[in-house]
Amino acid sequence: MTESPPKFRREPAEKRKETLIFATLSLIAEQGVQGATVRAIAERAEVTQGLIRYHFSSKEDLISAAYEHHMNHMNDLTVAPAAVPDISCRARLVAVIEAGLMPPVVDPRSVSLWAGFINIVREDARMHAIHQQTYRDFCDRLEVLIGAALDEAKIGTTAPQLRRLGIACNAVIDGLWMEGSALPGAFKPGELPQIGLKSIGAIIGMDLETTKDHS
Amino acid sequence: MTESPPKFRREPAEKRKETLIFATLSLIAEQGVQGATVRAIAERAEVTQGLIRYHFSSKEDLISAAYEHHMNHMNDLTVAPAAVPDISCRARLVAVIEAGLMPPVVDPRSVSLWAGFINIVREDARMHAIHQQTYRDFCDRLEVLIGAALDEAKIGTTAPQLRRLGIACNAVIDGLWMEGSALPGAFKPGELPQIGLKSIGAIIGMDLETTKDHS
DNA sequence: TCAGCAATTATACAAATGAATAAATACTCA
DNA sequence: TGAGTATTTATTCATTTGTATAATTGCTGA
Repeated sequence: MTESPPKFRREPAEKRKETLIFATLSLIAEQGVQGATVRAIAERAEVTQGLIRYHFSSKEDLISAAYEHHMNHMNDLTVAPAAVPDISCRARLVAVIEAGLMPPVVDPRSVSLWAGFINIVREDARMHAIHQQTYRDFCDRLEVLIGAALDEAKIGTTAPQLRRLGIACNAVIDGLWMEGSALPGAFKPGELPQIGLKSIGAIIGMDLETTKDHS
Repeated sequence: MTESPPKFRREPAEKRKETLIFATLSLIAEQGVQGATVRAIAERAEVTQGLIRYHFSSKEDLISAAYEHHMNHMNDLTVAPAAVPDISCRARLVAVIEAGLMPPVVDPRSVSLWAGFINIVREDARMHAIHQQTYRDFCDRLEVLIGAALDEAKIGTTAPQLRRLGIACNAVIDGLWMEGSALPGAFKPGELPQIGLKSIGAIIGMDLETTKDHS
């Protein structure tokens, strides 16, 4: 009696869900939402399509979960650099700007994912809430960082001024991120962070390029 | 004999094509590419779906034509403001920045259209070419405008510097455009152009806000 | 005015898609 | 070790979608 190999493996629900989410994200990144059909997702996750319905109540549910996962991931990537202890506020600001303008945040896949989700976001209330929240969070965090860095350098600002600075700096990061991700190869490595630091430095009136030694 | 009213109107090919293109663009703007099915397009254009195939060899052909139309339109909207005769280079630069940060360029529909097309652009060679060309054109034009404005103000720059300024200013415009379009209502009217002028002014080291009288 | 043609409608079709249900099978624990 | 169950596969179904073709019909020019 030759015992035949198992025809499939059982995985814990969380792991399977994650696999399906990764498959979804990679497909949207590569081919847009159009390419993310239940069959294509199942194939990439190396399962059969029925399994999707078992773990997610609908395709929309899976897409929504994938979106949330992606947003949290992006959030982590931009928050982490500022979480280093014992550095100046200026250094924190520099770290966040640099992180947002380098891989893996800058990546052709990122723009595709962003674009792919945008149109779904508007129609799904839950995704819309995630979207707005994530954006607000990043904007606020940037504003606080700028305020702290300016304060540290004894540069005074008013609240409305600070708000405008936050919006402008966020725009620089977003814009450069978009250019860099949509046109890979158009920029030399390190060029994007350099331009970002110089520009944002000019906007907030503070040199961000010189590496300073702190005692 | 009561003569029944005509069941449809015959239109010249160019007019019908334009109608179909407008229907396509409005659908993509509202619902994303997913919503732009041949049936939905036909319904919005108030024709039957067969007509689409008569005027365009395929749906892809229609989408491509719609994309080209849209890009040309956006191009016109941003070029026009600079085409005013007898004004300074600085004024031209200001005009382009302001136009790019106000309706109708800033518009919730714009982002949806942009996002909707991005994923198609990558797969279609013709659309990819249109995309890259349009982007390059805008970037170059901005660089030339900045160079001329700086030159006019007797501020010297090197070519690589100018390139970086062009990239940075383009990023500011793109980023603010995205924020303003994606979050309508988050900004007061005129706030976006104001922030844009102040920021770009700071980046290139030249005041763009003060209204100057030229003799 | 009416013949001929281009523009439009009407209908049909095959492929793909999301969803639903039934059947099979791997793992667990008593 | 074996019965029970959660997980996975297999199969089916109703819709939607792009495309194709045949059947009308509005318009123009002789």
